[in-house]
Amino acid sequence: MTVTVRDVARAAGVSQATAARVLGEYGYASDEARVRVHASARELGYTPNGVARALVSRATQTIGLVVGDIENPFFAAVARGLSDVVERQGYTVLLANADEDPERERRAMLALRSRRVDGMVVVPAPGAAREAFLDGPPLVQLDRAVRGAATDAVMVHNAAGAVSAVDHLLALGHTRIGMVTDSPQISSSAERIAGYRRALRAKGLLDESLISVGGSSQADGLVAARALLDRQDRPTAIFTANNFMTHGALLAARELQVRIPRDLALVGFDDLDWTTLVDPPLTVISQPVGDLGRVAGERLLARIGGEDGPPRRVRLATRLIVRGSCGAP
Amino acid sequence: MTVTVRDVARAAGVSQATAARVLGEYGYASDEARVRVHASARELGYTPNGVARALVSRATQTIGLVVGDIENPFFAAVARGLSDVVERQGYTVLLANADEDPERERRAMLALRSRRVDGMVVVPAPGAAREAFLDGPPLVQLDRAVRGAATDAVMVHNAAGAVSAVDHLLALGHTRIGMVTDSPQISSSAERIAGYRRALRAKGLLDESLISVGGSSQADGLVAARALLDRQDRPTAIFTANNFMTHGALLAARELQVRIPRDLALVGFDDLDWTTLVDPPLTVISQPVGDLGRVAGERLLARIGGEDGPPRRVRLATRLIVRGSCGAP
DNA sequence: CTGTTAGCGCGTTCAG
DNA sequence: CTGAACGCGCTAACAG
Repeated sequence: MTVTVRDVARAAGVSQATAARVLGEYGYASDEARVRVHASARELGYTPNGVARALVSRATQTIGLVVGDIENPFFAAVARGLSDVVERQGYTVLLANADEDPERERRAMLALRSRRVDGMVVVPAPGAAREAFLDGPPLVQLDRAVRGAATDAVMVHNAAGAVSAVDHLLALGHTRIGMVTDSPQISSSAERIAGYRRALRAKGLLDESLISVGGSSQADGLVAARALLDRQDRPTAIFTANNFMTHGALLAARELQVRIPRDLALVGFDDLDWTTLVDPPLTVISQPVGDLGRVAGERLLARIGGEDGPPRRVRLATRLIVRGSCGAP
Repeated sequence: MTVTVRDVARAAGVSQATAARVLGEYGYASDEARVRVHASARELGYTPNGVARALVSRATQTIGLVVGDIENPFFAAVARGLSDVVERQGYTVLLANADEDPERERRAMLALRSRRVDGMVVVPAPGAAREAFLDGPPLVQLDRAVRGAATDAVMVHNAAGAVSAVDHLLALGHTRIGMVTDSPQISSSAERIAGYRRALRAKGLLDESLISVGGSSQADGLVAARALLDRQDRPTAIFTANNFMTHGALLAARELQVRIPRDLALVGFDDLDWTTLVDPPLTVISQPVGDLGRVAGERLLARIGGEDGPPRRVRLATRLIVRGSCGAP
């Protein structure tokens, strides 16, 4: 049913090798042979068999992407950025969701590896074992990096971003600033927590009981935020470590009838479509999410292209966007 | 560098065929051979080569997904649903963004086809040619269907959904109801427009000038909504055909200082995370987005499994969720 | 139950 | 510039 190089070769009256040369665009071929091969290829409806090609060339022109959950807008934007960069070079991306679970992640990476992806970018799940990152095709970690996994990695300046969030709140006169975060097993979250601590300690205002740790979902964010807001001495401001926590905090505030910004100032990490749609619009630490994916793609392509040398870590800058959730801008 | 079946066979002291049989889990093998092969496989760190396997078995265990833009939450949810269903059967999904452009879509489908995906689900771009859907591996269209492309398709009851939206507005006493939609070249949009027309015509209230057509982005939604709201005789209610249009309408209303629900009632097609976060929360026609992906995956797997018969079209139900954007609920 | 022998479709020497 | 011949890693008969 599928038409092969041999088929078009026969139809064009040349050898299989010659046909392969013109179809694969390598090696010599007379102009005459060239046109005849192309003609019969079109006529027969030839589609190159990437599988066979991959088997011999040892390159699938495919790169794997392992994220927590593609429904998370953060991961979706990463996927888009990555996809844009690699598709331009003829690559396609194989997607896998790991649900922030190390075991599922391990299996996903195995599946991709056995499909012989030319490289992969993964957003490590909390608690991922570094062994998983040791061998295999070129790999770049994104957003987070597991200790001891010496691969390329692209992340944002998490600590600095957190510091700028807290400093903003400090400048506004807040002295009781809480934080809602997911697991510090996630390196980016750990760094954001570290930044939060550093900024507060510098003013002698650090209170560990104001850090509320939850899981990696919206519902977890709600629970963690509620724990912080549902107490007598609740903070007058909170910093949420990612979009789920921000969403959860908004829900908790509504539930407890805590008004933003009057009763509570809020700055969230990561910007989203709807942050300008809510009232008040949210002040956030915005991160270049698409760029994370794009840069990861570029690093990966460089490695696939043979770039050598020690693991490279690249950090992208975040930016404080002041809107209304900490008072009139 | 990579270890092959032959390598483990040698190490285990059996023939390549025997090793292949136990590793591939097919055919006979004595328990003794079995354990020895597994032992040396683990020892050498054998990873099956899916490419070679695919070449001979003519199955890549891979399915392609072509969407407009994975950053659109609608497509992301579809991807997730699809991925969940097919991964359970050992498949992985190859992702491609077509940006609602028929030409990019065509190229994406070609790329997937040449990678020999076992099947693909595609959300056809507006203006896609039916020829693109004729041959190739099993294909299911999702959300929309191109005329004359006789493939399986899974969609929602678009017209009925639109009717229930308009009826809701009608019941509230509105007589000038506008619509903001993207291109009617998209079959789901066309159906939603048809539903809108039908409901209004039944009451003798149809006014074609109240239909504002835009493109497939948020910015387009803003422009189209603005056109409708920025006129003397603006409608007292609008129905937005998808999440981008809804977002755009909200922006336009704010820009023109049109207050919801006081000055304008709004019901949008498709529910989103943030619709309960805005004030007022949005009344919407919710569609089972994850199910669209899941059902598409099931249909595809059935076809891949050899299911025969004429193209099947399945329609999923939508649901009106009344919140606050048409007045107190 | 096991080993031998063929390919799957294509890229790649190496003589002509 | 072209064709013959081999092999990528694996599955699939088919004898033993």
